[in-house]
Amino acid sequence: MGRKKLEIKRIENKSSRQVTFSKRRNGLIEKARQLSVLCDASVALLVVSASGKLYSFSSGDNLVKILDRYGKQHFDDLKALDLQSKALNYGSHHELLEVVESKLVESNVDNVSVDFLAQLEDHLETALSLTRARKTELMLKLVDSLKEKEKMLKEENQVLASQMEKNHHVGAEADNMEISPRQISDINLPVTLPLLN
Amino acid sequence: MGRKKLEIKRIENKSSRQVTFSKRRNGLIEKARQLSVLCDASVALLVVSASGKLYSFSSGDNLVKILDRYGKQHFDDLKALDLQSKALNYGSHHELLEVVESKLVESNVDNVSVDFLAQLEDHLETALSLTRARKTELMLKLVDSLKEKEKMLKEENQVLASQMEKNHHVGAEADNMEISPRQISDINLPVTLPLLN
DNA sequence: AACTATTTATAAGA
DNA sequence: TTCTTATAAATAGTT
Repeated sequence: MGRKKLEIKRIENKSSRQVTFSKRRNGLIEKARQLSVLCDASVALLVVSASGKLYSFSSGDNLVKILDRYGKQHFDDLKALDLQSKALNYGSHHELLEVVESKLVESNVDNVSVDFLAQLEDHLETALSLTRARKTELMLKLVDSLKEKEKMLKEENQVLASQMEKNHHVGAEADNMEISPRQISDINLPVTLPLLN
Repeated sequence: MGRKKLEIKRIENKSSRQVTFSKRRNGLIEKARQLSVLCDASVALLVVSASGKLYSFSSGDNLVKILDRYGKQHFDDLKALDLQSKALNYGSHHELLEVVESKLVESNVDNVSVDFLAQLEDHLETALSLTRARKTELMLKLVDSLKEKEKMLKEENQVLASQMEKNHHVGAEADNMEISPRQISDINLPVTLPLLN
């Protein structure tokens, strides 16, 4: 929708690619917002520019209540994957954050708004730690299930070892093993936990 | 962009809300696709209809695969797990955050400071995402090491089982086992990995 | 699902 | 970046 029809393929000219990115990103986010408002839907949108900058939109209520709560961890995984694949360094974002904070201090705009900022920051940090805790919890469960499995395998080894011991002492008499390795191995697989690969 | 200008607020008529949802959702997804192609960006989009149906787009193969898999297969499991574990705490804090945000909007103290707040929020969220992603990365390594251990134990079992087989066939003659269970078991413990929490 | 009158988004240019 | 404007696209209401 412009002066000329644009083919949908990578824009080679870097500068116009950037301009187009900026325009269309804004447009996309606005559209996402509109959809969520008009149709009472939950929308989450993540955009990572080629240079690694992250832009996002998420409709306030439902998505936060559903996807944010139950599924956002996967988003984090996705982002991790994506960031990795783009060879992005964590440093730049951290610097960015620091810059914003320092600007914040120097701009003595209004005591109220500064207090507000401090408050907001606190709340965000709370949300952050809660989210981390939640994630940790889930992953701990996964780890537990793996450890459980490990334990069972070790026990199985014990049984096998003592069985061998027995065989060794008694000779070829032992023909009555109560359990076979295969039978034990696949008990207790985690079923409700997510697969992590 | 239609016969009449449409105010951006919830469409009350259910049927036209549904139609609009369908149309705009498709449009949004197409726009997301275009942005990712034109500008070489990574885009992930999730839309949940009021009735709970999930629609998604994501630019990377990884994203699509994982998102779809998780979103459709394990969504309910995760939901159940999470609901059981931590709905209460998280909810209250999250509400708090939302309250702060809404207050933020209504207090038109100063455009500059509000913009600033929005910016800060973005940056904090980015920092949050990156932190979570990093944590995920580390925990994935832990899980990998556990899986590795599991694999070794299973191999050990194989060896033991075949050894027994051998003993059984040859009788009390076998006294030359090449490996003992204990020796294998404790190889490959994770040493450099972080403790959780 | 299709059809269009309109509105919106945006490509190119400044 | 930001604005302007010609034009392409999206879509609201209708069939």
